[in-house]
Amino acid sequence: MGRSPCCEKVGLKKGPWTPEEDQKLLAYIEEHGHGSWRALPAKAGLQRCGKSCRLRWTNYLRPDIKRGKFSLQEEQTIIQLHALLGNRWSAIATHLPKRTDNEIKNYWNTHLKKRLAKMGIDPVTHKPKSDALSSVDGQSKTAATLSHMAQWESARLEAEARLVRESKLRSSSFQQQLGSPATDLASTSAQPLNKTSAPPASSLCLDVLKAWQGVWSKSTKSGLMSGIGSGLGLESPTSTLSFSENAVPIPSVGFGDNPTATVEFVGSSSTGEGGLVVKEEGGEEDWKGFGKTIHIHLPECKERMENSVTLMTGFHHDAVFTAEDQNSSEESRDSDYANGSHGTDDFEENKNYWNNILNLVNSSPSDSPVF
DNA sequence: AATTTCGGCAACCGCCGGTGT
DNA sequence: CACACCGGCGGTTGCCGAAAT
Repeated sequence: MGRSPCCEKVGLKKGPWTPEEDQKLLAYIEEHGHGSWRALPAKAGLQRCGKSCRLRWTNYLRPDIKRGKFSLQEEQTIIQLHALLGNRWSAIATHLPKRTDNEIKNYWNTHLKKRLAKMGIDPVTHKPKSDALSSVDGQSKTAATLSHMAQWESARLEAEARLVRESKLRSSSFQQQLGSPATDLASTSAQPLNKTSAPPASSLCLDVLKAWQGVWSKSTKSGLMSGIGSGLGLESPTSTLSFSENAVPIPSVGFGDNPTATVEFVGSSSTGEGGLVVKEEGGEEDWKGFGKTIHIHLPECKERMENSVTLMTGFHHDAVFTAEDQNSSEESRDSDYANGSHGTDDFEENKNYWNNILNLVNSSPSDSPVF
């Protein structure tokens, strides 16, 4: 027996919202917070079901929503995260704090998916469609690479979710002390609008970041690099690997059986500046996190490594540099990959794949006949 | 100018997991 | 433990404006 639909009551309005309805909903939430969505419509004088009200609020009326065209960087983030996470729009949306999962989903379905398809890339697997006929070995290596990355990211997102929940609880109890309605930090939806002058999304990010920091501080017994607060529009603090100034190996995956190198982030927590340093070493690195061990194979070439780490973990990397650093790193990345002329088969395979994605997102829709 | 087709997006629907009773 | 309720998520639909015919 399934649940009865929330809107089965006759007389409840459906379809597009009118400005008057929007105003009623806004005014009510501004005054009282949303509380129980089911009870809200009656209290707010709306002939809508609670679910409809919640959707209208979270997808349209919320004050911290960024609307309009997606930037190239946002597109890049979406594509990369989709390659890792699949259709987990809410998880992807957590990395684009001012975008709703619905908006991202729509944008993917109407724009990005088509672009990838036109480029001959399967939007589901993010691999060239011709690869479907490639050797089993090559395919499995690529799949294993993505699988590793997905596992890593999934574990991290789960941890994030826990931290967000804890953060909410802390915030909630704090708000209660202030005599405010129950709060929902993630959406800010329960906070009266006149009390949300600070950008809630960034607050959330910083909150998670701080908690995240703690997790890593414990495991690395070191401080945290920063740069997060340097004004990046797309910062994904939760994706930051929180490497210390003392340099901690960065995990990467599956570049074959080449001699390995240790990638380190050298940064300053006070200035927010930092960079990647690759140390050539023999042997392999196992990176342990979330109870999982990720086996690391890294090619020997410093430049290649820096580029590949940037590519394979683009959104991680982006998050740890200042905007200026980021731009320069992207420029060098683009030029390097435009010239790309080295590497093993495995590396070439990965490089080509991500290079395709980068070319895609770096192509202006208006300029390119492809789009 | 009228009609048809297409693309974009807001909104709906059904399912699921968490929680309270 | 079973059930009901609630909120959240992802897939899908349907409306509307723009573009094409």
